[in-house]
Amino acid sequence: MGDKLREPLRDLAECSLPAALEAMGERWSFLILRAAFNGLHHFEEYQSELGIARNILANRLSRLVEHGILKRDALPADRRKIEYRLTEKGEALLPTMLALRQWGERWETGMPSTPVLVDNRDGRAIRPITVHAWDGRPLSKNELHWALPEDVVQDAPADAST
Amino acid sequence: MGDKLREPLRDLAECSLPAALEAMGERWSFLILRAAFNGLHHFEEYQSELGIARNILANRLSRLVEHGILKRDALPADRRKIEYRLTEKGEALLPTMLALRQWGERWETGMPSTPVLVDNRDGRAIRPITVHAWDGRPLSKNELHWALPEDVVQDAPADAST
DNA sequence: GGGGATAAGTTGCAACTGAAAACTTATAAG
DNA sequence: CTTATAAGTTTTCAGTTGCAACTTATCCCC
Repeated sequence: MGDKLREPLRDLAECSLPAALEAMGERWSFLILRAAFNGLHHFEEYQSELGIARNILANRLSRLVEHGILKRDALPADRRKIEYRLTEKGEALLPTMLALRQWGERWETGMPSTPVLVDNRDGRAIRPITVHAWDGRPLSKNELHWALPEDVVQDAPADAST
Repeated sequence: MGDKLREPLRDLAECSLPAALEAMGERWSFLILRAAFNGLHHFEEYQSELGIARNILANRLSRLVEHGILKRDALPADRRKIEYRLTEKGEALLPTMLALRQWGERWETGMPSTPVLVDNRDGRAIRPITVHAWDGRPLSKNELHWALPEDVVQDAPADAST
């Protein structure tokens, strides 16, 4: 385990993971997100579906709104109702949520969860989320290593023959 | 209480996401995992790198061990030292961790984090984690929908004549 | 082999966060 | 005008987090 691997560690603080967790790291955040992906839009819907305490739900929803993951709109048709919808930023969490859920299916529950996300075109379930190379090849763990940004080959039509 | 079946929503409880969050949903879990992916193996390394309180770290490590995400081994060479290493189950969280980190880069920090995960073969950074169809096509949000398991077309050599 | 350093924890206690249930406020529906 | 609904707040209490100091076992050196 050369120092090659250890060098990057001093830079761990510059990782975006803490920033992501700042927004999504709380207990109910991902469950609320999943519910939003599944078409829930209102306070009472989340509350009864998730069984979350009302004060916590109110707090989490406003937090997600603050972080721009949900947007909050009062409905003109019924001014009691508030609609919470995913923003583009929130929808961008789909791969993360799916990866986590698929991991749970494979390693925790052992069974597929419902509902299933499927391709409109052929009606088949999506693939497991995996890591892909620049050129689209799927990559397994032993085809990968960590590198400092300055050592990363930049995107360009490859002409180096090494 | 629920009465009419409301499409997939009634089945939200059968989702594996809560199970996954049971194992990984706590505040420091993903940061410890990231550190493990980056080559940290010992209590004091995690402690000084992450700045986490010692009692919390001890608690999280044993929790991750209980869940089979890390394994705990005493080193014969120096019997003071305990080595924490990712199990196969733990390594399977790589796509999730990357997806979350990439989301943070794109939507929170706006900058790439270090270290970068690169392909051994060409030295280039990996692609953003995305959703892929059964046949490998990348899928965007509007090419997808949720379905109940019984409505999902099963894997089989496609003879789809459209 | 005694003294100090190192590794991996534990313990005690204050501050903070989470949760259940009841209460509030605004709007709508009959 | 009364009652129901929606989206919160408030109150209260339990549980969690975090710092600092303490413990135990092991290693390293002279």
